[in-house]
Order: sequence, then structure tokens, then C-alpha cells
Amino acid sequence: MNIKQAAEKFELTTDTLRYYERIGLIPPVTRNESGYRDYSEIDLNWVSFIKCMREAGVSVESLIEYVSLFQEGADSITTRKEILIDQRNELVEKIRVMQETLAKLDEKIEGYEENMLAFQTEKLANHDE
Amino acid sequence: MNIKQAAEKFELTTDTLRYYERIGLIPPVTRNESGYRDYSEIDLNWVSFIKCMREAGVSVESLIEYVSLFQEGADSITTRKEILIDQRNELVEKIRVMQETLAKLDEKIEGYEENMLAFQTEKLANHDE
DNA sequence: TCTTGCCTTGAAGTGAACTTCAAGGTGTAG
DNA sequence: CTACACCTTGAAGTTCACTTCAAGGCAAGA
Repeated sequence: MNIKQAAEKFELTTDTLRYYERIGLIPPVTRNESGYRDYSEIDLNWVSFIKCMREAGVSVESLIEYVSLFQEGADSITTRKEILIDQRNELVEKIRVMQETLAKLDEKIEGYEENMLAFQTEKLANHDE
Repeated sequence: MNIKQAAEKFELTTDTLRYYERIGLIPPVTRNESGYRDYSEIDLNWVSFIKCMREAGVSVESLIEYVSLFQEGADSITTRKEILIDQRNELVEKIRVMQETLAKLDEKIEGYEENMLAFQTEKLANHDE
């Protein structure tokens, strides 16, 4: 699969795919005789994994570390697992914060509904807790 | 409350507070005789709200729009409510994506545990789905 | 009065994560 | 054989959200 198809598959641009590879966010991609990228199943799985982690807000930096450890071989298994666990914990925390914000936002929207029904004025709206 | 105390209260820097005000992310803050900022209860509630929304990843841009509509007065109530609802929906979607990623991450960590028990090699790890 | 530690502004600088540009190579259809 | 749509690289540019800098004003203690 060429870079254009890979980009379409993951809704990324070809530039982003090349960028990811250049900075080591994904391991070097398989090439054909002309030096063109030809994404293998494994290459595509890397893209899939990285895209997923990026969408969840995992930093490029820690993903680069993970990928580079992966390329170092089996000795790095423990370290790699630790990185994943750290990222997992950060993710859990982020989800918690967002759920709290969601609750506050819902309250604020509630407040607007009440205000609109009661024809109340601006100042009373709901910005004082 | 001066800017330093306000910054401490919300674990922001004084520079960030000034920046937020300058770009219209919070309405103009109350000043004392010397022109120094003196955060009122209402000013602090704005900071609290904005900090919360920013932590949840709501863009500076849409918050500026919200704040500027607020300053326009009661006519903008409907529009402001719509902005909050849009942001709420985006937040729900972000939480969904993150929960999916969390599940994948947990699977991958599982995979590492199995691998480590079985003394399996790198290649078999778990990067192929 | 001088030092110290606040505060002010406008402007320039930073870091992260892409994105775009320039210059050129490859491959197939007409 | 040439047009066209791909592909390549390295380098420079962009956007977002701050952060730092420069130059100076205000206030209280030694």
C-alpha cells in the first residue's frame, strides 16, 4: 500500500505520515525498488497504534521513546511496559478531569435553561458558581 | 485579591492570567487606585470557569467568543447557550475516544504481561492488532 | 532615600506538532 | 516522448497557547 492509500485509510495526510516516520514516531516503513514507501501490515499497525495514542493526547515525545525502545529489542520489554502503564494512568486522570468538566458544563447549561424560562437578567445568569 | 494570589489560587502564573485577560478569555479585571488588578469574586469565578474549560481542552478561540457574547449582554443568551452545548458535545466525544484508547492500551499491557510470563520474543509481542 | 518586591504594558520569544515549499525522480497513458 | 500524477528529501513556515523580556511605576521597610 502506497503512502497516499495509507494516509486515506487513517485520515491523515501523506505529509503527516512522512513526518511521523522522520521523527521516529513510527519505525522506518518498507520501501519498493524505486524507494517509494510501501506500507506492510506491520507498518499499518504501527500507524494505527500511533494515531490512536495521539488522538488520546499521548505526547509525541513519549511515543518516540516507546518506538525507539521497541527497535532496540527484547531487553527493553520491561521499560516499554512501564511507559504504557504511565500513559494509561495519565489517560485515566485526563478522563476523570474531563468528566468533572462535563458535569460543570451540564450545570451551566441547566442554569441557562432556568434563566431563559424565568426571563432573568444577565448578571444573575450563572457565573457566580 | 491581587494577581499573585489569584495565580496561586488557581495554580496558574501571573503571566497566564494577564495573557487570558489581554486576549479576552476573561472579561477586564477590577483595578485599584494604582491600576493594579484586584480580582473580585466574579473575576475569580471567570478564571475558575476558564481554567476548567481549558483543562478539558476547550479551545481558547471558542471561549473568547463565549466571553465576548457575554459582554454584549442579554441578547446573546441563546447563542451562548448553543456554544456551551456544542462544547459539551465535543467533550462527550473526546471522552468516548479516550475511553476507547484506554481499552486498547489495557489490552496492550495485558499482552506484555502474557509475553513476559511466557518468555516470548519481541516480534510476537502485540503490534499486529 | 534606597532597596526590595510587588505591579504595569507591549513586544518578542518558545515549544509542540505539524504543514508547506522547492527541487527533483518515477511510471503509465496517449 | 511528453504530460500527468504520483513519489522523494531537507528546510523553512505556520498555528496554538502561552512565556519571557524590557522598561518602568508603586509601596513599604531599614
